[in-house]
Amino acid sequence: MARLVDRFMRRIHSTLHTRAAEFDTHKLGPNTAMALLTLADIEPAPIQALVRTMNRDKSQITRMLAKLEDTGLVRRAADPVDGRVTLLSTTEAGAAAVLRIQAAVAEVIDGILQPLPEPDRETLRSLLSRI
Amino acid sequence: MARLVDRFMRRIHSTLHTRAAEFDTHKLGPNTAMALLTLADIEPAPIQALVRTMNRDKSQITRMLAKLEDTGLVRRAADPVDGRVTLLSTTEAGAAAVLRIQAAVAEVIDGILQPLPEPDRETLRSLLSRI
DNA sequence: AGAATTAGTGGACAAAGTCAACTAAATTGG
DNA sequence: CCAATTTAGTTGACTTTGTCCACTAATTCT
Repeated sequence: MARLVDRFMRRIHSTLHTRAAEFDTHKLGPNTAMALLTLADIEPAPIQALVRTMNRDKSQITRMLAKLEDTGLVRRAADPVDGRVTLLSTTEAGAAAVLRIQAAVAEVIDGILQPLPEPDRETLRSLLSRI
Repeated sequence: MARLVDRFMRRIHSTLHTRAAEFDTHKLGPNTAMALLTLADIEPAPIQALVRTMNRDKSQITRMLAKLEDTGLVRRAADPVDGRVTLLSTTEAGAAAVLRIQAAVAEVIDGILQPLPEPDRETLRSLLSRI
C-alpha cells in the first residue's frame, strides 16, 4: 500500500521534473510550487495553516516562503488581531503562476491516470480526499 | 490530486518516522527500508528491476543497496547468464526485518485509513495498483 | 571485429526533511 | 495583574533524498 502511494507520487514528481522548464518559470522546485498551490487554495492564511495542511516542518515552510516572497509570488502581512502571526496571500504574479502550474500538473496526472476510466478517477479522488 | 497523494504519503512518512525506533532496528531510514520491502517482493532480482519498480535513479539504488548489504540484510550474487547484472536477494536477517517493518507499516497505514470503511480501503488499494 | 546498448558504480551538488535553540507575542491561572 | 506557559515564526546545523554526469565492464547488433 505504502509502495503504491510512493510509486504514484514518484511518477508525478519525475514526470513533472522532466517538463519543469515548461511551467516552472521561477525555478521553484516541486515542493515550493506545491506550497504555492496549497496556499492559493486556502489564502489568506497564516503560515501555521500551511504547515498543517502540507504536513511539513515549520522551518521548511519558512524557507519555501522566503523563496516565494523573493520571487514576488507571495506576500506576507501582519495579522491585525494577533501579533505573532503573519498572513500569507498570493500576488497577481503568484496567481498567474498557480494557473500555469496547475495546468501542467493536471496534464501530467491525467497522463498517469490514463489506465483508469473517468468514473474510477473520480472515485480515487474522493477516497483520497476522505483520508 | 497531487496534493492529496502527497499529503497521504507525508502522513505515512512522518508517522513511521516517529515510531522508527520500534522497528527500524538497523537504522535504514524510510527509503532504504522500502527498497528492502520492494526487493522482498520481487526477489531474486537484478538491481535494474529495483530501479524500475521503485522509480528511482540507479545511483540511489546502488547506495541503498550498499547500506543493506553492509547491514547484512541483502546479498548480491553474479548473474550466471549475464555478466553485467548482479542478482539481489534478502538474507534470513533481511527477511526477518521485512516482517517487522511490514507489520509496523501496515499498522500505521491502518491508522491513517481509519476514516475509510473496509470495502473502500480495498477499492483504494485496487485503484492504486491499476495505475 | 567495431559500434552502440545496457548494468552498475561513484562523485558532486541541489533539494527536502529533521531537530533544537531562540525571539516575540498571547494566554492562562493563581 | 503578572509570572509561567503556550503558540507563531525564524534560523542554524545536519542527514537523507534526488538529479546529473562521467566512467567501467559486459552484451548485443550488424
